[in-house]
Amino acid sequence: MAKKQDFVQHLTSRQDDFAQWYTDVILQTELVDYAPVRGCMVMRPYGFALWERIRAEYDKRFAETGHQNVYMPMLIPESMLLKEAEHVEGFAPEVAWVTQGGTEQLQERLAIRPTSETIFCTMYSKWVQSYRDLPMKYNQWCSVMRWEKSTRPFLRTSEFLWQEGHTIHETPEEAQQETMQMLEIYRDVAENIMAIPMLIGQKSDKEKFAGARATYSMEAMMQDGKALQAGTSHNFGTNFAEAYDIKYLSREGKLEYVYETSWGVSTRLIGAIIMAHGDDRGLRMPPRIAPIQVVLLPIAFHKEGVLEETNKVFERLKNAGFRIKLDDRDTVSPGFKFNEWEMKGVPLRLEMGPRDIENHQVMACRRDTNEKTVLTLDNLENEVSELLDEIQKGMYEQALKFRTEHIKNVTNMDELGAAVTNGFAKAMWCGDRACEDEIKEKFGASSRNMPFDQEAEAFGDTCVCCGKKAKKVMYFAKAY
RNA sequence: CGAGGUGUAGCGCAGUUUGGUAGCGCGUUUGGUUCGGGACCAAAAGGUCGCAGGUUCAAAUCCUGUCACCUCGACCA
Repeated sequence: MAKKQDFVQHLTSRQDDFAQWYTDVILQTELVDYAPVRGCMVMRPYGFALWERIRAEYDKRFAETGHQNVYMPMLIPESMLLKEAEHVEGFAPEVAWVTQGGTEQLQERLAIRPTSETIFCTMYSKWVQSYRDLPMKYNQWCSVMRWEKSTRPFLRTSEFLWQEGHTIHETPEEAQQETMQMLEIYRDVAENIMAIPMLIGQKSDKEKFAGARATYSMEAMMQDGKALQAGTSHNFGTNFAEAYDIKYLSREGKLEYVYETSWGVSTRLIGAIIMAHGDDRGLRMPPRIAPIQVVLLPIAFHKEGVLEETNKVFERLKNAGFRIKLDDRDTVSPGFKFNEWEMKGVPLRLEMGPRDIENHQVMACRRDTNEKTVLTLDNLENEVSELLDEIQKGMYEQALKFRTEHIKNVTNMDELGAAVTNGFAKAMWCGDRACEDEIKEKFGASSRNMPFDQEAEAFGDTCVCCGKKAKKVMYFAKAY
């Protein structure tokens, strides 16, 4: 390796050490940096821009489906947190507490929210009087804190950014419809914008949210074959309503409990994009979510006319609505820029040098396939648009192909153990917690979710673990 | 919380065994030549050696304590 190249570190290959590759990528592409407090991360401009893109896509859809944004306080009194027993038990081990204000010891300690069910419930019980007030469909974009024992940037951090939707309804049917609608919105954006195929389905009792009647998730496969729970949607029934006394006067003039849902996605989605699409040269951003879709490089721009012509192209594409970056730094060579923007995952690179200007064209290079093509200036906007669409489609198909090849239908424990070393196992399961525990104990794999169309997905009637009658089709995998 | 590892310039590291007053590569700054796949030459700046004690004429180096981070496990929507 030439000495002069050492100043940009090379990435660890995915095959050598996937975890190290991930760390190399997120630090070198300047998505994040480590914070002074253990388990916290600093989101740098490129990483935060990606989060803002994700947020914009979801926020738009939340609004379209009648949700309103609010902001709840970060501190929750201990007594308020304690009202729903299962919920407390689930979160108590990882709550951070404020015990002192200024120099005064507090009368009652305050939890830094690990999630906001308790405060939403408290406020809803105040705000709801009559069926005319329902439904209430609120969402907030905020950060939460969970004192995790081990952390990885984006995947599990002590503090992380997310949205949490909380809704209350008159009927169980409405609540269930809401729960499903939000899961579908999660899936839609994940698959069609982030190009990551998702498995959607219901969680087992063991894995469901603390305090929920039912939890549904979308699960993605990373390139090391592990699962990432990328979004969850919960139906609480009247569970929290009973604990927090959220009652209203119904159409029949009776006091009734509301039916409640909550649902969330977090900055963990960024981890999903990185680990679903990245390659040994760095990130690969799907065009629809990429903070920068096109990077434009003038080549040999000390030469007559290059900068001027490149600038014209830049203005044209910017005006056409592309998220485009003109890299006219004269301090680094073109080769350096190629590698840097590839590492950052920009889907399309355009180069413009004296030869291109002479021929009335630009050179285009796709990040996903590394293919180079010549685009004519006359039809530039359309050709760029078509290329970006192809990249988006190609990346989804590639991820889907990978996932398909790494899901195995298994009928015994040996097959299950083998399948989860590099992918998901799809198995028939009796529904007992004991079998989940045994699979976790033996292989380190947990149940992920149960597909909705059980009839179509079933492929046997004995449990993969205990051999008793199987009730469900369940995915098992090692998980982040 | 258990096992192991690491703290020396912005980043990556050497130096610690055998104590003698800190070095290499990259990056950064300045000037010049370059520019179609990680450019080259020259000069320069940059360090309380994680922190606190101790031993010694003398500590990055030896001793004691402490803090932080990393990896693996356990834990964990």
